[in-house]
Amino acid sequence: MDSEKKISPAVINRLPRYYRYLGDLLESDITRISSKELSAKMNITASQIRQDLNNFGGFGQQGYGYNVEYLYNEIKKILGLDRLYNMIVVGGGNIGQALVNYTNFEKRGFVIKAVFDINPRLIGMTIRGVEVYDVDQMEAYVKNNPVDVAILTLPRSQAVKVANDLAKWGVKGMWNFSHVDLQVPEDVLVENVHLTDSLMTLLYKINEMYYSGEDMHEHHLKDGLPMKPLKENEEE
Amino acid sequence: MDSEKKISPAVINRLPRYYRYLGDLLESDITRISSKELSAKMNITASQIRQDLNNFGGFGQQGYGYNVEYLYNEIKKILGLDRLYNMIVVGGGNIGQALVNYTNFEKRGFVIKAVFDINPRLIGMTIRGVEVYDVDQMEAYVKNNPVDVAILTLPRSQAVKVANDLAKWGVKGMWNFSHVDLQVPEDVLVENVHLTDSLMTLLYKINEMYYSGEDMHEHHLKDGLPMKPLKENEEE
DNA sequence: TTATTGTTGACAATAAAATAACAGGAGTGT
DNA sequence: ACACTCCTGTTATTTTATTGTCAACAATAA
Repeated sequence: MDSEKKISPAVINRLPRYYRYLGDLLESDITRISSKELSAKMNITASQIRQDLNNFGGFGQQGYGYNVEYLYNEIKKILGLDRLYNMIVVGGGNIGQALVNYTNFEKRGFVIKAVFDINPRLIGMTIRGVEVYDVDQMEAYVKNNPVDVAILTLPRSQAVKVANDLAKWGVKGMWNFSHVDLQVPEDVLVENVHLTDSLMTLLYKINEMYYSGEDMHEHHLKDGLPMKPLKENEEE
Repeated sequence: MDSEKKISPAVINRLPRYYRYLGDLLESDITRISSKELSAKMNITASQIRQDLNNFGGFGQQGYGYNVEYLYNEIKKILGLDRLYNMIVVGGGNIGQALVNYTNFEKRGFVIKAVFDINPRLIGMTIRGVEVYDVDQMEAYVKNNPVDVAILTLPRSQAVKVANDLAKWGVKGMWNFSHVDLQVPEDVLVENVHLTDSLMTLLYKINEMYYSGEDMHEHHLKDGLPMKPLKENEEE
């Protein structure tokens, strides 16, 4: 593929969205689309769409637009979705299990091969056919099986150490759901999913829009709900 | 609170992260911190930290730095975390259940009051004490109970309609896990969590770092794993 | 006291991202 | 085949975000 100039993160973050919309168009048997039409659908300026795509090559044709199927497949290649990825889940709690049960990952080529946990009640079980192993076995597993991505869904007290171990044993990507910022070698790639952070930004916006002028104390009284003091525990 | 100049989205997205770090400092009984020290911990420039915080007021003191507890509480107020939020989950599948089971939400004041689904096997059950109702009852519920946020974890075929209904019935915020971009009135706030998109950007980066020059076909052969054609089904 | 160091808040400079403008090739209709 | 429209790829402009700098002031030490 091409490996010339550096692509900006903003562009990379938009790629999956293009991919999703093009997939939708493909399902609707739409064979061609112009940046202007796509712009209307996606709420992005046509200019940005063209500029984004041109980072990776000229996929369109003047006077015609973009061929949907061709562009879809090109973006698939750019994202690296034309191969299989082997993944493991570390932490078999709520979120870990939910991800294992999410069948669409497999359809896209993201295969969860194993789950690791410390809980004796989980170890030995299978979740949708995927076995749960003791974390003690993780080193052996990772060293003997290809693991592209480790999905970290464990308490933050353990996340940092586990991430470092996995990095040491050769795992290249970490999809991190634990509530902490990982410190890993620079050749290891981390993508954070901080669900609570995401919810908090939503709450900020709700407050800004609906309660910004208002006295907060009044608002409490209105709801009749006193705020309980928070004592933070270990969190997943 | 203050409602003068518009705060940039980039700043708002960083706020929860400041809040998290300050919470950590508080737990470590650190009472004061300078932007420089925080900069080192968070990998953000000290300049940006000061500028971010000064969007909301001067919380620091020259020659001293910031009082951790004071700043923590100020950010809490800014984010609107000093009150309770009533939430419902729409879609009782994997992710919906995982979120209900995530006990830390409640500790922070985010209370999930009800789950709605269409699956008869789920309806009537309780998940960690939270009842699962038929979606038919959702309108009545929303109209008679305060709902700040609806958590949407349903297939995308249904998500758009449900979101519109909820907006019509007065729900102000949508935390959207379904694989689609919602079209809602502009006074309704949506925060998207597209997990698959997040994973795809990680895969892009892995490919860029490790396989960018390489011929992809070769790579397939190396793994011995042919790519199966994907036929997209309904996804949650 | 008085000097010295540390640190903010404000603002200036730089960098990054988004949008707009446009030249020119490709399609379309006559 | 010719004119005309559509639409890309690319360059220019504007907007937004980040970083660097410094005066003013607080804390601390002499």
